[in-house]
Amino acid sequence: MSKIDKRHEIMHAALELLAEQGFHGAPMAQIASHAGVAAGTIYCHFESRDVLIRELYNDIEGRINAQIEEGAAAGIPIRHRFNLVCSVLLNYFIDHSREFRYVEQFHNSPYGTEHRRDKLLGRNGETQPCRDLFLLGISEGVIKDLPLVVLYAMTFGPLVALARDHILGFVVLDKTLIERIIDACWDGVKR
Amino acid sequence: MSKIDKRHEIMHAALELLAEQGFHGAPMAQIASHAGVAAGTIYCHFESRDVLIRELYNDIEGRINAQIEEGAAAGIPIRHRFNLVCSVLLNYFIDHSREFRYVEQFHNSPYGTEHRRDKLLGRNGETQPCRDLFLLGISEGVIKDLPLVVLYAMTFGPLVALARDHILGFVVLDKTLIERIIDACWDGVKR
DNA sequence: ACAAACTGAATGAACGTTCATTCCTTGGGT
DNA sequence: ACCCAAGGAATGAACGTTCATTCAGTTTGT
Repeated sequence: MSKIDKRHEIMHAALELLAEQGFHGAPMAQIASHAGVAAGTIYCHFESRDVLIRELYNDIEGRINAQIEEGAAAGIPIRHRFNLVCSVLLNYFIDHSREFRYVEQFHNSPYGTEHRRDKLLGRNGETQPCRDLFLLGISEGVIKDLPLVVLYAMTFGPLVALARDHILGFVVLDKTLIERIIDACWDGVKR
Repeated sequence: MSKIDKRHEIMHAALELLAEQGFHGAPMAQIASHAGVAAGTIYCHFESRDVLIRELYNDIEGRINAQIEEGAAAGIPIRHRFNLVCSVLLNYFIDHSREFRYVEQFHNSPYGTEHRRDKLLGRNGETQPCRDLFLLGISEGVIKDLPLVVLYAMTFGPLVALARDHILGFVVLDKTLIERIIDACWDGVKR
């Protein structure tokens, strides 16, 4: 097995165990054994546990952003871009509950607070589809002139809560219900 | 100092440190020293760390439920009741940030996996002011005919997210902003 | 004087990380 | 074809640290 394969095995095992058992319930030794690898091997690929956890998060975030940008044709109306972002996000979490649980835990930990601070302040030059979307909507007078954090909360608060409810079996989100939910979110942010 | 006082000191210190530093960032020794007590003393009052954490949670949950029911009046128009419930909830979270953070962390940990969801709103047999509010609104055609879980998510998703953001310092929720946020939430659920 | 409450050093388990050693691949020399 | 040295990758036992918990001894209240 090549080096890159081992790295992949380690990340796969780490995602599974950290999502399932919590960030403090999955020792490195367990991650290693699930990856079919010795404890020390993880340190050939990741400097530390923290680095592994952060890289795993960036990996997931990258995949989500990729999906969002995949369907993001330039120049389509704001309302449609909003729809796209929301449905990609919700569907991604529904289809990838392990990633969802991982991301939720990440955000609810010191890692996430630090990460979020950077994101909100628009540090690193990455593309931030949602940020751009909301800023454009405000300047065009289509979206309520509220702080960005509030618009994020109005949109992702419900979506994240519902993804969790769906995963826990409290509601079944089918295609039409998802559409109605996104419409309702739009009602919340639109002017 | 009496035995009951020491117990209270321990719970106070535990709430503060566990909320501030996370469930895994506050050793028993630190809780003890903040309570002005020796490490062993905690075990005169609580069988184990887990028991302390769980009792603390039950304590807070009781206080939150009391506070919410206090603000829930009947007979006034739906729009006003919605406003009342939302602002009581949001203000409670803002005014009791330690309790809020503790409860959030509890729910986001193995402890809370069983408890998991909207216990805050009195899910089972308990009084359910929000449930009644939404059901009435739907039957009167004032609120969107969506599943209750979705309406909960549309309302409390943003509020909880913003309470966290406020506490973390990402946004400052003053009186007028809170009003605008609740209006936006209403836009999300109203027909 | 007795019991209950309290103390805090000692205990041992759990865990992330390290590093001396072994394994494996590669390619140059014969 | 075969051998062998080189060095990167992988190993896993051992280390050092952190912590919850214990308990023999001390203080406090009655």
